[in-house]
Amino acid sequence: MAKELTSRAENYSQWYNDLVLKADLAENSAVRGCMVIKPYGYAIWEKMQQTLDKMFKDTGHENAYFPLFIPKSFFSREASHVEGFAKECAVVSHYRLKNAEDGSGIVVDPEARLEEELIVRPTSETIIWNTYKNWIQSYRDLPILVNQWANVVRWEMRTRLFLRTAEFLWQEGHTAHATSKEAIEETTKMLDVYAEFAENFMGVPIVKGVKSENERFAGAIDTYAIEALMQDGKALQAGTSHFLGQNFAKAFDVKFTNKEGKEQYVWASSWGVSTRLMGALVMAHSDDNGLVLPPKLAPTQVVIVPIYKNQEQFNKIAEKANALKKDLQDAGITVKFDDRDTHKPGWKFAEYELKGVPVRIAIGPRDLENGTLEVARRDTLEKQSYPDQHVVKNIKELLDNMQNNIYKKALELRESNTYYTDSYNEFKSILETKGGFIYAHWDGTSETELKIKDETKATIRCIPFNNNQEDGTCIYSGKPSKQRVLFARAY
RNA sequence: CGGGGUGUAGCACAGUCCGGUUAGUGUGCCUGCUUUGGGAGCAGGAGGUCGUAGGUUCGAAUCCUGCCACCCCGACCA
Repeated sequence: MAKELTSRAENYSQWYNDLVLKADLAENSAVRGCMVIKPYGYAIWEKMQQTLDKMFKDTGHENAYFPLFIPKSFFSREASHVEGFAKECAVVSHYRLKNAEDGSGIVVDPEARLEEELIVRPTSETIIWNTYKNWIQSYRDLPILVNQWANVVRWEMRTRLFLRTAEFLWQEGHTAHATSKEAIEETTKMLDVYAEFAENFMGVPIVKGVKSENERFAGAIDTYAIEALMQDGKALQAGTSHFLGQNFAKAFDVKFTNKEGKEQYVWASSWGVSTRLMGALVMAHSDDNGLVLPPKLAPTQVVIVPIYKNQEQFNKIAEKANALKKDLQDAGITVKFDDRDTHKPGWKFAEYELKGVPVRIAIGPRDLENGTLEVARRDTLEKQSYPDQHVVKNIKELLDNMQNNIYKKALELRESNTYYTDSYNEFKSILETKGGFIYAHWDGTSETELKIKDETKATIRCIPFNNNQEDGTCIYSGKPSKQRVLFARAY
């Protein structure tokens, strides 16, 4: 029968798991902690990639590719970096297998131990900065604006499809600059790119800000992030951008000669988003019937389903459907005409709903007679009869309208789940009862942040940019504070 | 790494406590006919090393022991 989803109210995280599986986005693999991204899920990721890739190129970046393996010694060059990642690194120690002498199968050949072990990259700063050393001598070699699309491995204890897996796909930008100012500008520029992508394409409203010391990337001077609120009241970091200062330049001895003939260390940034965005996309918009995809990222924007009783009827409908499909395609809309005879219309309706296809057009005998189409929109589940005239224009408007509506809904959700409080008791009760974003005063110390985290599981998601400066007292310690910071429980 | 749970058909499960025909149900799959405007109906059919290794027994999915895998809850993380 129907593929039943657990409802969000019943069990939100079960709903998420069900949805990812049943909408054919991804599944668990034979390898613990690693997922298989299925064609439909990958198609969405490809849409994200295409969009972001263009945005990167439009801002002057080029793609390149660096090795999957990183010599172990590279990691220890930057003290806080190695500390941050040491606990979750996969290590390659051998390069050969052989048949076991007792015939029990294949074993690692103990003779084939690597001179120096290799780390499977959890991120590429070290290998890249080791390379940049050779690329940079003069201010004329700067800036370097490189991005790579790659997989990375972080050996997580507990994993969830897209949200946290041992291996995931991402992009990592790594830039080198002559001045601190320029590197910081790059860091904020790329955060803006992420913010634009999240809001205009994913339809997910975000808060931009800077991370507290605890949440900062290992090896960065400052980490900036965009934070989104999911339907269950938990925050999800949807992108990060790091100002690395001269930390990696110093660790890998990357210097350049400036216009005045003086040798200086290079300034750096790095920034990334991952397949985790897929999780954000699912959790931000979808409902108990399945995925809801923003039109701009939907692999198929419009699906046409024929309804017919016999071959003759089908032929007529197919003619109309194919003409419509071509018109829509000419207008830049991605369309699928589902002419499979192996599934019934009702089955298809349910299936496309589950998969979040934004617009479904049904064409049946009645439509042939009346010169109409039945148009259903996924976000509101409304059905409406459209006249054949001006269909393309109407569908285009509908898609735009849906893109905006999805964003608006997500924004309303966030606004109705954003709280301001000066009482630690209220803070705790908000977290326990409804979750959401909480703006509260904080004394600026790590100790306080960690204690709050211990007691409530909430962390500082970010200190928002352009934050209102207002005097207050820390919600926990009562010490003076100049601004509110954004707290939430997070994924 | 701590605590809890589960391994039986592609998937979801029952059977296990209390050993005994040919291991069952739903769904999915295949064939045929009827159907098609919200996950169709009927008839027939295929599909199982009961996680794995050993033990007890005349006899083990069921009892005992070891091992493996996966899931959930914690500590860690994008």
